[in-house]
Amino acid sequence: MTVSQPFFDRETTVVARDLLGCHLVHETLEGVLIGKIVETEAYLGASDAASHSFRGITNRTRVMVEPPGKSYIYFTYGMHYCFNVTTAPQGAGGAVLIRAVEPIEGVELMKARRNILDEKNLANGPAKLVVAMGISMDLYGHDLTQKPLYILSRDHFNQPEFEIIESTRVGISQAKELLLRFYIKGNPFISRK
DNA sequence: GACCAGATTGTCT
DNA sequence: GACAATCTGGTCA
Repeated sequence: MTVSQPFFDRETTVVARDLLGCHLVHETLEGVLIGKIVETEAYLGASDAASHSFRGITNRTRVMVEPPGKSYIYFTYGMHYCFNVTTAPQGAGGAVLIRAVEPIEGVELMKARRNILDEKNLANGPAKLVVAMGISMDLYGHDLTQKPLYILSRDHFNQPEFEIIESTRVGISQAKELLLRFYIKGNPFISRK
């Protein structure tokens, strides 16, 4: 079943943890793409120097102060897009960066989009997952409880129990000591150990 | 495996 | 005008 709005209307770190094991679904014209979320990072907002909303809301970050559960997509390093889910409390500027997914359905389509064959390398990084899942800027601000891009709750598929590892975030220069990165222990599809 | 440089452009100062 | 929540492909081991 799809995740509903109250799921996102909680503290950012809680949402980041609970997203692990959930399934990201994108219904495209070419077919349905599903990836299991195996790695996330929490960006807290005004209290977190590494968050894009730390220095106030701009045209780029405006979706972060709308009601939670929207997609926040940004462009970086001149060539990469990253995909986030906004969280509560509303107005705080919190978001969860989806760092890696495990390809579940539409794997052949993902291989074609990424132009590689190695499944473990299809979506094990924020910019890779955006390409593999066919996400683009037209989905900026999209409500993630609605088609064509939405999230299925953890118990939608039968899956084994897993342990959550906390770690430091990747690729940032501010507040880098905080343990706000979460991933599924032992999963081969995370971006790095 | 680890480490490093280059790509390339939107966004903010 | 500086920098960035990254990836890829190179080198060296």
